[in-house]
Amino acid sequence: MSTERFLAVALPVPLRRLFTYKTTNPQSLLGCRVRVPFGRQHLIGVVVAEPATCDLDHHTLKSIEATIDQTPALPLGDVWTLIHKAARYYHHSLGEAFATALPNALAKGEPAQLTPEKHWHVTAEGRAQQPTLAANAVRMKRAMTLLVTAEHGLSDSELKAHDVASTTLKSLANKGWIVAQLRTPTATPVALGVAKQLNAEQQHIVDQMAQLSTEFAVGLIDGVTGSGKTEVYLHVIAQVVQQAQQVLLLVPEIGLTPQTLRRFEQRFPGQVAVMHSGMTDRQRLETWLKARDGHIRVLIGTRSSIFTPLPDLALIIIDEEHDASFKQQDGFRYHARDLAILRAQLKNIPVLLGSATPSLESLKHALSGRYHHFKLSERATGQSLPMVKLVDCKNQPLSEGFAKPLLDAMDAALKAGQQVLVFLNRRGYAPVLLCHQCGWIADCTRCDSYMTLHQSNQKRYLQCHHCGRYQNDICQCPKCNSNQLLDIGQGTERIEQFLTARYPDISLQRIDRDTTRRKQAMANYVEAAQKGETQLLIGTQMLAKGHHFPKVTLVAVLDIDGALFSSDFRAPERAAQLITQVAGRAGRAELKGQVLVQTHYPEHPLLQALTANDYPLLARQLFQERQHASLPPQTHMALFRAESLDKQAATDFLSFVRDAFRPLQQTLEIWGPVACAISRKSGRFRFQLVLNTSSRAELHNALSRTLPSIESAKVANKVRWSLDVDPQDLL
DNA sequence: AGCACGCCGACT
DNA sequence: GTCGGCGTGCTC
Repeated sequence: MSTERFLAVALPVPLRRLFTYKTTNPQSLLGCRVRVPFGRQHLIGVVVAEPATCDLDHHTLKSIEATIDQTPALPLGDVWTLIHKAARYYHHSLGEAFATALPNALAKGEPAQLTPEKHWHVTAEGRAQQPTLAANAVRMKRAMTLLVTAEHGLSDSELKAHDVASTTLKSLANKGWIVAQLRTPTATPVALGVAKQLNAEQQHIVDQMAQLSTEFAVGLIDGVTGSGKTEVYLHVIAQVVQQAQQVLLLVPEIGLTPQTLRRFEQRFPGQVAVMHSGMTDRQRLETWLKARDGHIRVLIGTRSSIFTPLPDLALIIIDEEHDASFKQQDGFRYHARDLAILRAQLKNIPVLLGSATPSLESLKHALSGRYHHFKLSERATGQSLPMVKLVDCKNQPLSEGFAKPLLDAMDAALKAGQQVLVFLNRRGYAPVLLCHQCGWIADCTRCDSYMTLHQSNQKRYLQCHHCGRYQNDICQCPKCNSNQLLDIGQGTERIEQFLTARYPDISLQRIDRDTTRRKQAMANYVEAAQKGETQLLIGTQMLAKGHHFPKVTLVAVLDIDGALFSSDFRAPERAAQLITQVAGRAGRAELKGQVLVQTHYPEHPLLQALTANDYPLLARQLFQERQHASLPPQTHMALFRAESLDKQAATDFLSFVRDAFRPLQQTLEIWGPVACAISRKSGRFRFQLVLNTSSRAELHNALSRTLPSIESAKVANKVRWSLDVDPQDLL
């Protein structure tokens, strides 16, 4: 008779507790996935503890239905600990943390083993018969050449990478010229491509990182745009790859251009893998397993890749570390950069952060000496940074949002055959449609916002940019039946129309979410621009990230004033980062660039600082302001959000939360509840409550002590609520 | 988060 | 007479 044991299982439910099940399996199941009955459903969870006793009634405990793993799918190493610590830090359900951290396929219960792959070899017959292939059998000829030259044969995926179709392989196999055997993928041998020469500043970083290679340390590369950060990464990674160890490189969501990826693949042939949102569950799982089993050395991925197990991990790099996409904005709200630092600590390895516009959070530690502060002050091409100039449009006549000096500069640049980039962070045609007769405004019935007018390619329609609600264009005011409707303000579509009319002979492309819906669209536009086929680019912030436009000499920033007076205290920081980043797009090759920023407030200190072209100085100013105002990174925040169809329910819940924290008011500032900037979205009223404190420990104590009562409160069931530790967006 | 139970309104 | 609306409560 086998003895019963207890298992503490983390389940993918938003409940901040574990569930205990019975099993008669004598083996340790710690770290293994199990299928369990849960209420009326069946869930897959992870065994996180094997308690010796259980204070619940043993007879009411249910038994597990099945064990999915014989050994832990996720090794009980640094990532295992990371997930536990992260769930605790963000005060989130451990089971949901696991569900977010693991590849979808594993969360669903797929086996955690690499599937053997077909590995093809040329037979003796194939070798002999190869020359007899007809001249027009191009595909077969190419496949045979590849296979004959490959010493150890080639796998399905390798052949696919060379564009050999599986049908071609099948016909060759039918002839008996090639045979396949099943083989589990293995590690590729260490190989390094040719390296570029570094300048002194770059070399210094590489040398320093070499010295830090066996201990926990954080380095921040504070390097102007175009200063060759990527080349530094390649050298630092090479040091690790040479030792046959692994590197994790985190990049922003749309940050990895095909050119950059090619550079990595050429430098580390066969040792690089990428993880991004465009992959299928299957592809993701395969890559994850190859990383876990040590078959790849360089993993490049977005936010969630921070949870990929890498047994020989020796370095983590976060590119564009200030980028907002590193913070997950729903569910398990972790910050990949912060978790990278935690993971490096657990593994006792260095982390390298890089950005032209570091976050104030990272800068704080660099200035205090906790991080190694590296600077790259020269552009790799030796070329000077573009000048940032302000165009005062106060009291100036504007043509579709453009002041005359701005248009003059554009005329000149375009006439000289140079490229121009116009930046406006507002898509659509016009943000407001109103009735000239009675003042009625087209607003969204479900949100607290206006409908945006769109009118690209003959279609005119209204759309809410918050909930996506679509409405056919109207030509009469629904209130007074007047047909005098005015479209107020400019969006990218309107700018496009205006500039097309103004420069009929100039090739022009608008780049925003609406023109890049199709796959590859962005890549095509970028390529056309880089070839010089497009002379004038109009776009939203998606244009600001990562892409190089060497022939752009003029960047026009149309509307920055909104960011100067936003209610989110981080808006100025983001605006400064954005302008610095767009500015970096200009004049990267032989031509010097300039950036013109149009504003009604040219005397604003932030804009003045931007013209000095000194982001570090600007960041220090912003940092001091935050210190005086007792805001992050000086302080630490947690944010409760509540959403409900019933306004009262949302405020009631947050009032309950406020009261729960009241006894701790000595150490904790409590702000709210207040309505969010968009106070109603998709029909739901939205409110928030902020906790702000100088002591991170106090904040976590307060949350740990208070959350159980909040979670079990009756008012909590009536609303959709969430907790965001270290929130990025306050409204 | 699911998923069921439960009690009130407009339909074949 | 039922189908179905979403309020309430529970999940080892």
